[in-house]
Amino acid sequence: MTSNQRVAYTRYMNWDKDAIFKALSDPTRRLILDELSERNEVTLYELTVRLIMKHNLAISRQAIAKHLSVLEDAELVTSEKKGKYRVIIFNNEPLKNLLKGWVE
Amino acid sequence: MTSNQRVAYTRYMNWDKDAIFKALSDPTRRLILDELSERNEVTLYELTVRLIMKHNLAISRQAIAKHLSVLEDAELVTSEKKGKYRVIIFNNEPLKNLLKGWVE
DNA sequence: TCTTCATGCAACCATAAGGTTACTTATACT
DNA sequence: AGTATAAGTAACCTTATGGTTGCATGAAGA
Repeated sequence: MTSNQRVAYTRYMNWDKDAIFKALSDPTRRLILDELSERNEVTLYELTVRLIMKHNLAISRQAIAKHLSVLEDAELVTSEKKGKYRVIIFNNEPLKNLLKGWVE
Repeated sequence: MTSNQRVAYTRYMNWDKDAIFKALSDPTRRLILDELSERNEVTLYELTVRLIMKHNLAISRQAIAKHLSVLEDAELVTSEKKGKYRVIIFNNEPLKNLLKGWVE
């Protein structure tokens, strides 16, 4: 993607607000976004370990995978298979202008 | 409330993010916020009429009242009884800084 | 190749959420 | 006072949601 294209993408893309707000409504998913916003890429395995150990979350890998698919539907997360691993990337584009009309 | 108190309130209040994101997750509630952000005060009756007529929503007054109580839990809405009517007021304070950490 | 490790997928379960209907209460108008 | 109007309350129904368990798949290392 060129710089120009990214500008267009950023400015004119129309996101699915339903999907975005739904994705944000769950505290575990917000925690996942917090984790992702702190690093570039994280594998599902790594993320699972972090959530369970660092954040004392009692949750299974499968449950986290489900949350990720909800986040992917909202395009807040991108994922890519790298060998054995699934690498997850945070995308905050959909969050820009999300509250426009209510705030500012 | 004095001007100084409002500053403190605005800057240091810690909102219940769970309640806020939950409140925002439903499209009908977001439509209600849209309506409210366009006027200062609206009665429940008036709001019901607007949602049904102007927005072609098939919904009962009771359902709307339920949505309002969710919005009140998130403190996105304040209400006040004025005689026969319930007057509803929008409060966007909880929305400020809501996405901080993810955007900007 | 054989095993291990990270993931994918499907069925199932309990509870939360959005909605309705029906009835009560309370203010306002005649 | 009597009636109409706006709102409050509660029981109930259906579906969405977050979670689990169990098993299949596919890449890596010994």
